[in-house]
Amino acid sequence: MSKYDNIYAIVRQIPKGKVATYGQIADLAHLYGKARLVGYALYQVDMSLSDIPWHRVINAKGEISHSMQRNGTDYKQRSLLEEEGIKFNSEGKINLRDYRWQPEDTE
DNA sequence: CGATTGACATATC
DNA sequence: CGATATGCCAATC
Repeated sequence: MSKYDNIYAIVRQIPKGKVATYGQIADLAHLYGKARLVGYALYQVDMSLSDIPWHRVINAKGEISHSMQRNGTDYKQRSLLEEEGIKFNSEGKINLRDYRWQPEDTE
């Protein structure tokens, strides 16, 4: 079992049509303040597995993080999210206010 | 093994 | 709001 296993588990638990931020995942994975690890973990998962809805994980700005390494795969993420029913505003950002995943549904 | 970088976040200016 | 700075940790060079 790897340290990232909990991260994978959490990401997998994100319901369809919802999104979570790296900070949120990090928090749930007991890695508060280490959001970078979440992104790093997902980065590898994407390369290795395909069972993780990595596309439902975005940054705190409600935007999709770009990366030269992905070299264009970022648009694919947006397409997947749109298929989930998530809408983007004019700036290509997501309304975290409505789409933000609430694990405990307590808010 | 030291240095650099990277899907981030939060605070400050 | 954007640019800059710092923390945090792992992988890659």
